[in-house]
Amino acid sequence: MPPGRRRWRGGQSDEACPRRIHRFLEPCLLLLLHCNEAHGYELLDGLEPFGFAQNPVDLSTVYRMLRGLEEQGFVTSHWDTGSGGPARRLYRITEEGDGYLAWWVEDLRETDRVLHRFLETYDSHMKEHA
Amino acid sequence: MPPGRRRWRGGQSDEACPRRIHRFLEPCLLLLLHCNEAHGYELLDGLEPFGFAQNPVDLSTVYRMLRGLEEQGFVTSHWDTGSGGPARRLYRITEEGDGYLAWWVEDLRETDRVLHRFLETYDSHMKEHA
DNA sequence: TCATATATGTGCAAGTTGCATATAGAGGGT
DNA sequence: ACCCTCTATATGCAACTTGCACATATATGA
Repeated sequence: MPPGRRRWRGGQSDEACPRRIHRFLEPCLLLLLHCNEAHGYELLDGLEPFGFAQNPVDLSTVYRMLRGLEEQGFVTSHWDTGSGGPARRLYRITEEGDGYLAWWVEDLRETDRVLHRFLETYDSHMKEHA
Repeated sequence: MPPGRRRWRGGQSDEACPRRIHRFLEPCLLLLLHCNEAHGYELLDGLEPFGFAQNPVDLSTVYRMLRGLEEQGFVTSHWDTGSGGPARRLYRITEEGDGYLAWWVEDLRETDRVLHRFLETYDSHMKEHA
């Protein structure tokens, strides 16, 4: 029903919605790559614990974001043939990428504070107002 | 430096960034209107405690969102002349708006859970990995 | 051979938001 | 009377993000 949600769930039940956080996919990919070298198709599964299980992101978005991160120098990639199946583009995080992830984490902590401030204001307002 | 931030701060220092939350302005306006009838220009000041002080939202966005809320039936408006200065459009929240605000709060609580899950994963990963 | 799973990618459209700009009334100074 | 500023609302445009549809190609098994 709300405008910002129509194309996100098609009006299903309320579940985790990581899209509420602007470009949240980016720090998730960086964190996954900080753990291990990986390719796009594989990363889709790794995203599930971050809230993308009930609300999966489109693969095209993953690929585009990885290319963007590479353009900015936050990851590097090389082709991996010889693993069976079509060639995979394996991504690895760079030192700049580590720094960018750290910046992201600080931003998300601040976002968390903003969120808490709002929810506390709502709760206290509702408590005294009925 | 990061792509999603360029037009938000022009590369200034890191401060609260409510824009990180998609359409966050909407629940903020609804909460402010739940407290009191108000007009757009006035609401801009009320937004400050929610993180819009360091990072003010554009007035045009406020006006557009209020008109959108009215179209959906979540607020109503009437003109107020006779308060000195140009006419003001006074907004009031409806019962449907109350319900929509409640929906928003649940969505933001879930967003908060998603955020915590990410930050905890990051922290525990960093603790053992360095 | 054909279907399927794996893997990457492009084109397009919808939605959000900042910036620039337009309009207008009220009040004060010269 | 003229101009300037503050208040107040609104529109047009461009940038950016993201989902959906679609295209392409390789390996595997029926």
